[in-house]
Amino acid sequence: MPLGTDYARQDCSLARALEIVGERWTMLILRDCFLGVRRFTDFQAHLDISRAVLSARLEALVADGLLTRTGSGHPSYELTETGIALWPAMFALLQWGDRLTTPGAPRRLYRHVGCGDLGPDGRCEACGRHPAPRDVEARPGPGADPTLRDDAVSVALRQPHRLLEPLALR
Amino acid sequence: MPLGTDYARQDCSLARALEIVGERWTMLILRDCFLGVRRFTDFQAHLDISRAVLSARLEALVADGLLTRTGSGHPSYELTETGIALWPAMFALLQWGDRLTTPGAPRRLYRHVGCGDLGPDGRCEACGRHPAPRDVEARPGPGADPTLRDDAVSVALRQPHRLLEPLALR
DNA sequence: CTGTATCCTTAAAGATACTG
DNA sequence: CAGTATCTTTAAGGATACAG
Repeated sequence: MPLGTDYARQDCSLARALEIVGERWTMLILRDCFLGVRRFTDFQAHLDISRAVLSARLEALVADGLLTRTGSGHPSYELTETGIALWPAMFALLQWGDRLTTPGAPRRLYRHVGCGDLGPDGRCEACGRHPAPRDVEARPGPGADPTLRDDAVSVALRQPHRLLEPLALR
Repeated sequence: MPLGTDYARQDCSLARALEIVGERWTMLILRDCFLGVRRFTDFQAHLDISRAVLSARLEALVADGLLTRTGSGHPSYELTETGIALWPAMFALLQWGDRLTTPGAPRRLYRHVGCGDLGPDGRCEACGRHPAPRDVEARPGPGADPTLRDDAVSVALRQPHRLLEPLALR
C-alpha cells in the first residue's frame, strides 16, 4: 500500500489479503509466476518495471511466503503453496476483467489438460471440476493483441503452455 | 494506480481489471457495498478514509459502471450487475486472506440463506452450488475483532445481515 | 449530509550509474 | 545476470476550511 498507511484498522480478511497482494505490480508479478516466468530479467522485461521496484516486490513476496527464491547465482522465483492458493482469486479477477473490457473475445484461454476448456467460473466444461493450475494449459485467445509487446516472455506466451511450468524462452 | 502510469502495455485481462479495482481503497469500498453500506458518511466512517479520496473513488466506480448513484439530496450508492459480478473474485481473495492470516478462525462467516454455510471455494456445503450474493447472509466469525472499530457500520455488521441489502444502521 | 477547494507532507516509482 | 545506490519527479493522500 502506498503512503505508509495500511488497512490495519479494518477487521476484514480482504484488507489482510490486499496488504500482501494489493500493492502496485504485485498481482502482475504473481500472474507471471503462474505463467512460468522465474527469472529477474524476464519479469523485468515483460512487466516493463524498474529493477528497484521489482527487487522490492520479489523480496516482499518471499518474506510473505508466496514465493521461494532458489539458486544464488541465477535465482529462480517460484510460487509456494500459499502463492498457488491465490489462483482461484486471480482467475476470477482475470475473467471479470476479460468480460468487462473485451466481451466475447478473451485475451487468453485456459484448458483443463486432457479434458476441456475452463468456463468463466473456472470449472472445466467437460468434467465440471475446478482444476488446479498445474493441470491447466493457457493459450492466446481471440482478444490477444500480439502487437503490444515483443519481449521474450510475450513471444513465448504465444504458444500453449502449462501453468507453473517454466516457460520455453530463447 | 498511483503515479500516473497504468498497466496499458500489458496485454492481460488481470491488468485491465486492476486498472479499475486495483487502486487503494477501491476494493474495500466495494466490499462495503456488498455488506450493505450505501451512504457517503457511512463509507467514510467505516473506512476511515478522507472525504476527498472517497469522493474520487465513488465517482470513478460510477463512471466505470460498477456503482449507481441515486438520489441527489442524500445519494445512495449501489452495485450494478457489473459490480456484483465481482463477487466471486472478492470472495476468493477474502478467503485466501482469511486462511493466510488467521487459519481456522475466519473473521466472517457466509451462509447460503435457508441452506448451508459456504466453504472456502464459495460453494454451499449443503447444496453444492455457488449462491449469488443476494442469497448469502454474513455474520461475524470466531476471528472477528470487535475492539477494532465501533462506528455505526461496524456495530451493525455484528448482526447477521444479507449481502446487498441496506444495513440496519441507527 | 455530501461534497469541493487548498495546502502540505511523504513516499512511490522511473532514470541512471554502479557492483559482484 | 541480478541486483544496489542515488537522485529527482510527481502525485497520492490526509488535514482543514468552506459551500450548497
